[in-house]
Amino acid sequence: MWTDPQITEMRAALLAWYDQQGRTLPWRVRPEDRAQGLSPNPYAVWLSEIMLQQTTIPHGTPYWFKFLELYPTVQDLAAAPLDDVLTHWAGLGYYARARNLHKCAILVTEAYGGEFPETKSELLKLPGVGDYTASTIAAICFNEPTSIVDGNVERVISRLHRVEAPLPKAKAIIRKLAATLADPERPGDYGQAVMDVGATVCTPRTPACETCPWAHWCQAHRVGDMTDFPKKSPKKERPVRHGHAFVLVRDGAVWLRRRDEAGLLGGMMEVPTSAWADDMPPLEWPVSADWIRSATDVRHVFTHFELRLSVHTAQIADPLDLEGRWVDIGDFENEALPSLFKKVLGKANLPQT
DNA sequence: GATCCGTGGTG
DNA sequence: TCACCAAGGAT
Repeated sequence: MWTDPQITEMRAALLAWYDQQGRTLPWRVRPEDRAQGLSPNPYAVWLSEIMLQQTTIPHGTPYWFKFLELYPTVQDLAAAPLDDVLTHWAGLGYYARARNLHKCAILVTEAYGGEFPETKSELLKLPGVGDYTASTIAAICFNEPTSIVDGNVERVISRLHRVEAPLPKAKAIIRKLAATLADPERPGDYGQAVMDVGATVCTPRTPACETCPWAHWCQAHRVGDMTDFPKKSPKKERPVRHGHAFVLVRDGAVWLRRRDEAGLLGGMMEVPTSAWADDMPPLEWPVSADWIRSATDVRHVFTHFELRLSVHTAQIADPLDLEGRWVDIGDFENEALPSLFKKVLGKANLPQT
């Protein structure tokens, strides 16, 4: 553990590095602007933090711009139909985030007078806001002296101290170590600085220790085994499930239906499929028609299993007595359609439009 | 604490 | 190709 003078020195080194980087992210207020009294818009920061949960910045950023344009204020987001929110979220994954986002916007609008709460403990009460997000909003927007710990910080701290315990068990230890270092004077800048170090210097595969403001204090750097940290518990293997997808085409439109609110891809639209099973389910047509199987299957990797779907297409002439609705081919961007089903439609034998 | 929950980029 | 990874949260 460090002495107080050492901690002071480490904070200064990190913040000097951060101020010099001037890394600009669209939702961020630069240190010099913050010093002028500018503070970030909590709605915009909250939106970015929810979108960036388990999501890369390049992937999430376009969605952030789109949402701010469609919904400039939390009241606008609250007033939108959930289906619209899900539609614009399509492709980002982890769709419970979108449902909680909408629920949270309504709560902030109706119970908090349209203003986000200003403390971590109050922020934690919002749906979809956990320890990381609450800490980050409180620190960045309201200067609450709280410690921010995300995956980047875990990597930096575990290397700094050569934490032997594997994740996720080591989380408690890492939190404690991180909290010791966190700067109560500039909690927002400090937190973003550690995350930036993790994202751009202390990277998982090839850390650039030459440019690291903490290399002088880093135990893993001294030993030279940086990439052995953080240690991780062995992960379970991902099972493979199988199924059949049925693309029904009629008059330039495709049959889609809505998934159940709970569980996987909850509340999103889908192409009808058979059940997904460990063994290939029997092929049972939803309607009698001339079905054509596409040459290649769809392979889609979820967090905890892999899915392989055969794709079958049929053209029909008569309306159907099934639950769902027809959606024009080429109009899929206007649907809450997860990437999995966009892949399915991409492999189906659709008529040219 | 363990499990569930997406997707796309990368080495 | 494939395993790994990404500004986590809810149950």
